[in-house]
Amino acid sequence: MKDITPQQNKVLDCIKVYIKETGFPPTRSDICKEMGFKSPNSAETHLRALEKKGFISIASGASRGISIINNDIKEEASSYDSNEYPIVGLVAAGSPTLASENIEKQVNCPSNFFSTSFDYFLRVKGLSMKDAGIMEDDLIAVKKTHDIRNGDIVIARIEDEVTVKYFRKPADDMVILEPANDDFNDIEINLRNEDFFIEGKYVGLIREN
Amino acid sequence: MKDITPQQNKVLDCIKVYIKETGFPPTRSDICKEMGFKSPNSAETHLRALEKKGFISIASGASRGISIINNDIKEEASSYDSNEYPIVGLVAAGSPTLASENIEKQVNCPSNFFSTSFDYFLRVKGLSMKDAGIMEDDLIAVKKTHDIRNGDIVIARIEDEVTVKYFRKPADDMVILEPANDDFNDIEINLRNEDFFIEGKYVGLIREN
DNA sequence: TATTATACTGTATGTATATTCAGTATAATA
DNA sequence: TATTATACTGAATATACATACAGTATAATA
Repeated sequence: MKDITPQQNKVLDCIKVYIKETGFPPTRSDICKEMGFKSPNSAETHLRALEKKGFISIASGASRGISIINNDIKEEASSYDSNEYPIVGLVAAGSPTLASENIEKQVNCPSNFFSTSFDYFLRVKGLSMKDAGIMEDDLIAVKKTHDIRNGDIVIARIEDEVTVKYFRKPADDMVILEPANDDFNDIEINLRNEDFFIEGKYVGLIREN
Repeated sequence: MKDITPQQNKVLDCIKVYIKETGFPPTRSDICKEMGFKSPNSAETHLRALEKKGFISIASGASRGISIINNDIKEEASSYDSNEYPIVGLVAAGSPTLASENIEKQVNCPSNFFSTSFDYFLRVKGLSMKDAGIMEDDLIAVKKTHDIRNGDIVIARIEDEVTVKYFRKPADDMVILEPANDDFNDIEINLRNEDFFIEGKYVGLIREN
């Protein structure tokens, strides 16, 4: 990335501000108004310079076809890299986990919040994982994956019930789900008889008090 | 906000996806391509319906003048409202909590992440609050305050040691700090003899696995 | 010294785009 | 039953917009 000139930086800023305020990029004419230019070509040449230097991209032929290219590592990694993640509440039996009727609300969270990426939050019911520090109403960050190892905490579905437990697979056709609470018993699943599905893996936890 | 129809929802989604992918909103014609419409007026009427129902705003006369209106309270308050919060690690005896030598790193977190605002994260050492679901190496969100009630979990400093415990004040000159783990004993503090200071209150927790 | 990049004004133009008008059809509401 | 909302096709048009071309001027390179 080449160096930006002060004037080009002003134009770039003015584009960013315009997008933030209106929700869509400016036209050449809009930039002229903001910057005090009297010719649309003043904006045009600045845009071409910014494109050449890699700060923006310009969609050919399209009106308002300017988009900001974000190369700033710091910025990319944090400030503007927040995403909405759904909180999945009580999962209705038989319905897909992320069906809209199960989504309690969406929360804003940096996508790199946990070292492992994740797909959604699950609100914990019950105390079967108490000794692992997972309490009722905690939010578990779940990564949708089938790459599970012995000892991982998994979010699994047995028949129509969703549960959070330690995972262990002592044989090819058998899975044991172990709670972290002496008041609960291990769940043994015979993969040949029972409908068993791994929704994902526990990668993090959030609790609000 | 009135109810959105399934078809209008599809159009709204398609606009959001377009913006996410290109950086600028679609034209009527673009929406037609995405949705399979054959007349630009199909897009137009959907846009007007979405505008009427408060999901988007349309800038008159401007090309691509669509902007998404975000009525989701959580999102509005947070999207760009992320802040850096320090993680306080091992607190050196006698030094101020937030002194730079104690700061492990800074993490990016929306400032309204927990319902209560907070000032920093503290990395938990030991298992004295295990039964409250607070485990070793968890990050506790701490709000600097002296407004503490019986039963709150506090971050307190006794002489030169920082500890996290349940707070109870049975008399004016006495404070009892209770662990949430049978292996630990209550700590009784005589406020007349001992150097006791409340750093803040526990308002939330984050764990990474 | 010639060349290139920056930083503009001013005019012109094809087309990209919003937007209106005229229809057709179905389902929901009053 | 009349009315309104939804969900489209199809055509027409004024204008919003990108973009090229012709200049002027200054400062920085090669």
